[in-house]
Amino acid sequence: MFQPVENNVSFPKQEEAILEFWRDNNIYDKSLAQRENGPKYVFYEGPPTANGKPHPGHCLTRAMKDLFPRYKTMRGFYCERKAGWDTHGLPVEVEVCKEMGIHSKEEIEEFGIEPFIQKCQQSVWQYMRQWEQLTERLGFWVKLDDAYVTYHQSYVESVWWSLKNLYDRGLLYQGHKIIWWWAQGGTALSSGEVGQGYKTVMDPSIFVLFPLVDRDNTSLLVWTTTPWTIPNNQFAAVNEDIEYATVYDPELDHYLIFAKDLVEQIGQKVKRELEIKSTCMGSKLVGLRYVPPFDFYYKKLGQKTGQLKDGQQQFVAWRVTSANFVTTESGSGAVHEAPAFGEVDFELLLAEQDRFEPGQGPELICAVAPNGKFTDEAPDFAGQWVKDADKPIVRWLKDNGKLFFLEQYQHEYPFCWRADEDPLIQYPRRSWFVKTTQFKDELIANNQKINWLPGHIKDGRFGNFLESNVDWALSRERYWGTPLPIWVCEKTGEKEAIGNYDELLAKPGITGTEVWEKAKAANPDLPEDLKVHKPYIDEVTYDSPFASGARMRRVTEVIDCWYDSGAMPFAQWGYPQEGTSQFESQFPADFISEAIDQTRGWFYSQLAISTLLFGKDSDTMTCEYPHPFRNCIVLGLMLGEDGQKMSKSKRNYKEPQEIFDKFGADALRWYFFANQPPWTAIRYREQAIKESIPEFILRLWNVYSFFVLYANIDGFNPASITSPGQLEPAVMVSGDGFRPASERGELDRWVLSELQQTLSDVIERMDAYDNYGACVKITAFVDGLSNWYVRRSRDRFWASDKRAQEKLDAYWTLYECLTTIVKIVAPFVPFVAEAIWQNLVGVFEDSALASVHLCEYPTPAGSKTNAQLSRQMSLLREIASSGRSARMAAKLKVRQPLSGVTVILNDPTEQAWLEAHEAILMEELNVQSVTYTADAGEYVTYQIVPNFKRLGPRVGKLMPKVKQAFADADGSKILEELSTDGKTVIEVEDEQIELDNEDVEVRLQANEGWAAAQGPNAVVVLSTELTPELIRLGKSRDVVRLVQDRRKEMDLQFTDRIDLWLVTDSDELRTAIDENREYIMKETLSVSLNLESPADDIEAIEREVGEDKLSIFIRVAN
RNA sequence: GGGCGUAUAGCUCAGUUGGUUAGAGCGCAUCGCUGAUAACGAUGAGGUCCCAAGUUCGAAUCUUGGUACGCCCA
Repeated sequence: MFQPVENNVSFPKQEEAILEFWRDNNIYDKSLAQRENGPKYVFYEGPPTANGKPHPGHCLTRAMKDLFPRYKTMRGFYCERKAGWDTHGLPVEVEVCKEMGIHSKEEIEEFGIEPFIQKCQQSVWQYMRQWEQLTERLGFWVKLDDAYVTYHQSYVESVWWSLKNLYDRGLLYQGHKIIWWWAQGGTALSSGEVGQGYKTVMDPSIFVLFPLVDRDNTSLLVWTTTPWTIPNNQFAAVNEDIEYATVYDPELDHYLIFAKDLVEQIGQKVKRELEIKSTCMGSKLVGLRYVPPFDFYYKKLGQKTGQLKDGQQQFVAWRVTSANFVTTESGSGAVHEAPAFGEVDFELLLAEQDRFEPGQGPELICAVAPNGKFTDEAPDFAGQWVKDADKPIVRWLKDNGKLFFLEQYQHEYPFCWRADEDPLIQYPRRSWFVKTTQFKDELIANNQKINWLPGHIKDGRFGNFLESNVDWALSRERYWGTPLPIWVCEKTGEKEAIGNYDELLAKPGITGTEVWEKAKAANPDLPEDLKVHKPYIDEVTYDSPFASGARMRRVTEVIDCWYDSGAMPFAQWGYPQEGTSQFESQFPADFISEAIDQTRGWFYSQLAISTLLFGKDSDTMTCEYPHPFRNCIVLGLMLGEDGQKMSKSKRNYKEPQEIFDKFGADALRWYFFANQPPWTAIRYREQAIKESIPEFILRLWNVYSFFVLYANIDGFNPASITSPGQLEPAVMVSGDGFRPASERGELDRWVLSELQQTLSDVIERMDAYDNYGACVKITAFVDGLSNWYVRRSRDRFWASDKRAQEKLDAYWTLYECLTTIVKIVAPFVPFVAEAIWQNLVGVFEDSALASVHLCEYPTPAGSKTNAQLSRQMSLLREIASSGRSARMAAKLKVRQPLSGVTVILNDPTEQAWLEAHEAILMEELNVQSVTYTADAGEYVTYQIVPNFKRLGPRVGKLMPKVKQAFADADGSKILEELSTDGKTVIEVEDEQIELDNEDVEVRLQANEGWAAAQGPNAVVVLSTELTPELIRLGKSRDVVRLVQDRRKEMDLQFTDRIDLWLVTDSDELRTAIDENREYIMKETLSVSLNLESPADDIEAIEREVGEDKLSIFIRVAN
């Protein structure tokens, strides 16, 4: 006996119970343990940050991260899944600041770094419980209690080890970086923060004269929108490929050089004719020297030269250079360059420096202090806030005849997101870099070996990003992060990197560790891990090996938290201090998956660190490509209900918990997996999630509950199977009443064939990481199982002989289908699969596997697939469908029997098979006969159409004419020839084209005047003539339906036998009933049928059959 | 401004290497079933495949240009 299936199953409730079962029985651990000797399948968890609530987007990534490991585990692989948490970084600091109502670094330092760090460490876990709950509730199997945490000492030390490695190999260096700087607050802003603060403002746009040194009375006309940067001018940039003009300005009596395309436009601005004297390409201007408007630096360095790498001497600055970012869309086609205050300008400086011998090129000049005010290096403006200096600088230019033209222009400019009156400026800061550019080719080569899904990521977004690789700006002037493990000699400035805490403690003359010890003593709850963080680690100093008496002090910076997460492949194990064997066996990963925003985040940081550390030149281990991951599914962005970005304030999405409570995790998972390829943007719509229940989960469930219902009635019990284990088809042989599929009926063989085909399709799709394709196959199978197999098999389940072999066949077939399909869907919808499995194997007690997730994925048995049968059945279903269509068109309801249908097949190959199965069609279409005819000119017109795919390449340009010739030809005649000779010839433009059967496709067109319908392969014609007998038979079916209705109203058991009275005044109806008494009694389980009113007092109900009234009396028979 | 992606039915989305009748689900309409019933089934209506040009015998599919939207970066 199976557990009866409740009528109203609550999937969410059922899921909760299953979670409990998994927990109590350690199913996840067992699923791992039994695969321990299997081949490894390595999965990396990209660590989320638990300092914010999880949202629906995280459900998608977590569902995806669960699917493939579960699948691979069932396929026999050993797949450990270690959870992880990303804990460092600015977002955490910002969260804590918000809580405390502070904002600037000054305020943090006032509050104290020590308590601040402690708050950060606590804040990280604020939402951890919610994250863990979501993870578990979604059915994401991952080892939460063994998670790696980026602030843990062992993790930090792993990161240090890698940084020391890079430093010792000369791959970690200090340089400048231009960042968006909030001068008033003294801090850099992250790009996200900058993006929040854009406002539309008016700024001056000025055209300035840069007099050329070697050309008399001639100036380059240079454009800028930030006058305050002009005192820091170092270059002027033109585009080599733009044409420039030398024009004469009569008013100034002076020659100007700027882009030729802009001559008219600029002439209009100054309202005078500028006459072009000569033109040249920008490349001819490169190298010309000019005199900058201000001489703060020029007076010292204007004549300084340096040695180029090619041996020549060149002036270090105030030259025309070329830059391809210069355009003629605005300005003059010549741009003022102040490398200190613009990222592209700075890159231009780096490019210039690179042309010179080391130390010979231009230095960065910067006359602005971090507070945003001019320094004494620009004495005219010293102490002025740069933005306030715009006006006096423009006035000075004007007074000194350097200003050609001034206008205001409107543009977007970033302001501080917290102090929205404060404009940000681009500003150079000292920063630490990882020399990734040195490994650009290796990065690209490594990327080529990674299997990206979708494929365009490889050479698209990710590949492009690698092509334009710049050195990784690693350091952050912040507090809560992995401290950069570099100590500097206070006297000489010599540096060294430290690889772990013990190495530090072993240094001579070590002091400062007591600061941590005191803090710990005062507050024993402090996690030990904090001792490797600021401020404690900063207190630790030691004797300098570079100068006697000097001390080594740590640099103040922490590192980019992306480096933390990118170091995860080794740092999760604490490698190399510990976990060597784990690391080596779990590197590289077979599979990772995150959303597309990780392209420049975790995908890159992992690839970069891994390539630098484990690439060809490394002195640690080396590893064949691809690493650190082989397959990566890049998920699309998740959108809210309205198709917009999800936003808390707009409330355009439902909390995941609400979805779990209403519809369950399976519904959400199936929606993610089955509705679209995972890399498209996914709309998170409650309605769509809800729909996955009737579309798939409930449909599967209904088949299962149908099975249980009847199996219990008939006492079907598979318990006779010896050693059921995981119930592979092979063990079912021992079951009571089991006979091999080959001996069963066609329908059984058909559904088992479809099952095997589905299985091998799903395996093929899943091995290609195509979950969507797999789900399409699964859905189609479950639909066929429910709407064809079960429906067509009902008779057998209802048959009264419980031991009839055909009935047992049906049970064994459906049992095999169900036990197999739940294994197939287990990785997708683990809960409902488990629920079904447990009941289906419940009869075995302990001799079957307790959980479907401990089973192996079924192995496809090719011998059971039968392509021919599959084709035949599909043709049969098509004919049934066309027949119904014809009935609809003729307005003849299915309950009304008809005398027959005539079927005309395009291709008669399967006719014999179909004839053997006419009973099915008779029942489906409620007709008394099915006839096939080949000679059906009466009903249909034969159309022949060329097989374009085949003929196209052969006849080429003649194709349209061939098509026409086909249309003009007599279809039936050509078919005749083809069927007798196997070939025919048509003539097109004097060419004889020989055709064989393959070159021609036949289409049947139903003729007008018949109740007919056509499908791709057949036409079905109804005989619509109704005899009185047929009409009466139709009425008897109406009667059956009314009786069944009444039975249900009376809440009868569906095995209850009844006595039935049917009373009517209509002779016609009475005759109909009397004629079909046996049929009515059989269908309604009546032991007696009377046409007179009962003697006993039995409640009657009045119904109508057509026009006639009918009274129905029912009594349960004993 | 640059890179990448997307655009197909009222809605959400599929559409394999170019092949002439472009599919599914939901919704809608009509009908059916009423012993699988928070159901279910059938049938149908609904499409200038974003626009334009090109390549081709043939384009939703390839190329170019444009438009709109999204993401990333400036």
